[in-house]
Amino acid sequence: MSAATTETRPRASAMPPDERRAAIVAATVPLLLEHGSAVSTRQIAEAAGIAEGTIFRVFPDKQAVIAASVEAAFESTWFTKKVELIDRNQPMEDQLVEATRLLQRRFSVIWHLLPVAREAGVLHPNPRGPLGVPALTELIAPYADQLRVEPEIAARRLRSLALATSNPGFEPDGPVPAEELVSLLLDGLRRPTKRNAR
Amino acid sequence: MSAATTETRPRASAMPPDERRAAIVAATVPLLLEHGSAVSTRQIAEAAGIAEGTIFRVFPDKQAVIAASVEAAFESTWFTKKVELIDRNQPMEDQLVEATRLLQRRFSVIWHLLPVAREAGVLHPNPRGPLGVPALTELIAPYADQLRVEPEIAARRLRSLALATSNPGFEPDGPVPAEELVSLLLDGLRRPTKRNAR
Amino acid sequence: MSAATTETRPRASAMPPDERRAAIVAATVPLLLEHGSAVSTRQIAEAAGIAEGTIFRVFPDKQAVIAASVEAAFESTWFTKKVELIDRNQPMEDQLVEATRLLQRRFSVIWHLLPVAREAGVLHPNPRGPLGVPALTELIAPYADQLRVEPEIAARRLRSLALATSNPGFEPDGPVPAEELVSLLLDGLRRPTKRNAR
Amino acid sequence: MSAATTETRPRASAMPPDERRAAIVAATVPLLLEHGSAVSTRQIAEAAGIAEGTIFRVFPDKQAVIAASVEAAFESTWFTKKVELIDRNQPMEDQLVEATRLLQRRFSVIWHLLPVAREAGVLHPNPRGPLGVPALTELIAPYADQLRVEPEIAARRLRSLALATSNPGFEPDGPVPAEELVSLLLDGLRRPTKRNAR
DNA sequence: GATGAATGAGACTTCATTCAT
DNA sequence: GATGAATGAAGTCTCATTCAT
Repeated sequence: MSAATTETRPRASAMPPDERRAAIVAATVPLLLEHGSAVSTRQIAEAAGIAEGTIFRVFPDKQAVIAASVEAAFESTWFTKKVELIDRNQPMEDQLVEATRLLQRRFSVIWHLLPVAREAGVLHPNPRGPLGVPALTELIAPYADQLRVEPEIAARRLRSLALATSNPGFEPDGPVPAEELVSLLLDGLRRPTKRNAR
Repeated sequence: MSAATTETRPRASAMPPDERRAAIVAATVPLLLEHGSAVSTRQIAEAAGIAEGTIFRVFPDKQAVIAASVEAAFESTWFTKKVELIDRNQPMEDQLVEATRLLQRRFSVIWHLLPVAREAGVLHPNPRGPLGVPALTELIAPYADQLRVEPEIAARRLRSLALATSNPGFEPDGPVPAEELVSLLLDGLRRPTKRNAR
Repeated sequence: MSAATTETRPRASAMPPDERRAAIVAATVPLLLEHGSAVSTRQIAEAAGIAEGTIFRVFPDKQAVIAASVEAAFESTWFTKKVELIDRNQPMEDQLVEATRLLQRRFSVIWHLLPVAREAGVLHPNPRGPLGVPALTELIAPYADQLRVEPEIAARRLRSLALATSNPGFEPDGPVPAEELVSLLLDGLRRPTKRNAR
Repeated sequence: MSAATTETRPRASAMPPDERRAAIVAATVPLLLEHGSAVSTRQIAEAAGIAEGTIFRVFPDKQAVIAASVEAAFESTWFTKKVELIDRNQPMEDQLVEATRLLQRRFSVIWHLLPVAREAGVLHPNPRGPLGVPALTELIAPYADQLRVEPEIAARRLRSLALATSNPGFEPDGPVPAEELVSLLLDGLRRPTKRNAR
């Protein structure tokens, strides 16, 4: 905190620009979660173990660092891979529950970055079906005939439910159980009557 | 545009502190929507048509201005009143659709303020049922026997659905129609089969 | 501390300007001792139980308030009166000891105000013999033939000794006993030898 | 004169933090003498020929700058060295006169800084014998048997005399001659009588 | 005559960015 | 290529002073 400390950092080894960029992004993402877009470049430099000036050799300005970091955090590669690993031999419900849990984990990160993304002007690199909708759609597709909407719509609704219920500000009792969300998604909250008993 | 211009502002009429506070809050809310908690006090003063120093006569610091503004924006009075005006002679579905539209309108504002609220430490003084949940619960209560969960839970799920689908970042095609959300809430997305036909 | 408190002060009764000035000065002196010339007019107004604006009805600006307060604090009336009350039937040494104690009490106040006086430009309204020198001179005068310097010089030396040894910053063990100072003043620190035994 | 002028300053040469700190301190001391602790950081920066921001790279805040400057000004190295150079073959009186002159020179600076030190919380890290008392004690020690008090006490009394009589506010006729102070210190102001003639 | 809300200059401090080493 | 000292604009907040009530 004190500006008076002056320990000399061991000179960081030279790095190709792409690697350096990646290292900076990796250090920035957690800081964005903690401080929003108000991170200072000094904090970033410290977290990355480099000098402030080094940031500007590979990024034109701070906004570019944030944009790259947000984009990296939004990258759905991780989520896509995880969804692909879900055992397709289970009943649809169970597959969806697993997917929902993955969504919830993911959204606890994304939640903080959405406004940051907005400020940094990173709005939706791929506007259609971002953030894992394709992977979910593919998971749901085999059961399309059991649903009364397109699989992609179902995927988006599930994602929305997971998103909304992952916000700690709105669900202070902790995240809503995934099973409950899937049940709501598929069957709603209406009590089955004789006329529509299952 | 130049910071060197020094036109003297016409002296603002004196105001009791409470009114002044309210005026500042009124000017601040839209700025929060646009800039998040990064609004500068200069912007606030300009928007309120007063001198920067005047802000600090009625608020101890900027954080207090933001906190008051967020709290004002979260105030559910407006929403509560509107919900009470919903015609209770309609079928439950129609009442819920109207309520959902109100929620969606409301959330397009709240959406941007949630992270701001977090930074300002205004996290939900009454964690149970904030932001209109009581009004919704009361609307749903008469139909409790038609639902398989408590009315309050149903209210919270509806609110979550409305919240998630009100985020322009996630639904680039525009808001999801309220009818669709109510249908999802009550009956889910599963296609009715012979066994559970209605 | 918070600027948000808004209790209305009972309107202070009207006062002739001279009285008002005196009241403000009385409230200011202790604040000067605590904060130096960095007192704020708000502090002064609060201490005097009046509004800030009222200060400027009887003083042209803050510096004038400080100047008047310093001058009031330097006023040696109190000291002069006390010195006049010293019993002249005692031996000179004892009279000087009493006067020294008065000086020491006085200087613990003056010490803080000297630099304030400088900043406020109140340098020595009566440059010759300020701060009690006349009273001391008069006390010493009857014994002029016992001294090898003019009574006024002796008075000034005594005052200097009292001043220097009243500074808590320099004498952390507490003030030097008045007897010791008088002994130093009269006889010095040299050990009497046979040749100059008394 | 106008605050709107924005001439770019030639970039100051880079400096290791310790040197920069020293440079800032060197520029600050005279400003403290002139303005007390009310110096502004802008004045300091201008006097040091650097940007205001540069100050805060090496000091956490303004108070730290003042504390360091006061401490530097109180450093008795200079005085100690000068005292050591006094020719010990002279009579004690002459040695003391030389030392007194050094003290007087020194105190014309210290006098203004004492209250500043107080505000900055730099009150004498080593309360016993600060500010040259050790050097004076050593000077006096060889003549201990000629004095009726410990050498350290004599040293402190001499320092006090020099301090008090160095204050321009109290001695408007200029500093009291060092010879006079030494004479007072050793022999007092009492006229020698037959009984105690020398 | 007194009030206290309003002012706006200016204080201290932080920060993104530049650039000599 | 990396460093980190230096910059100066901009931010938050304080303050002496003015003035309508």
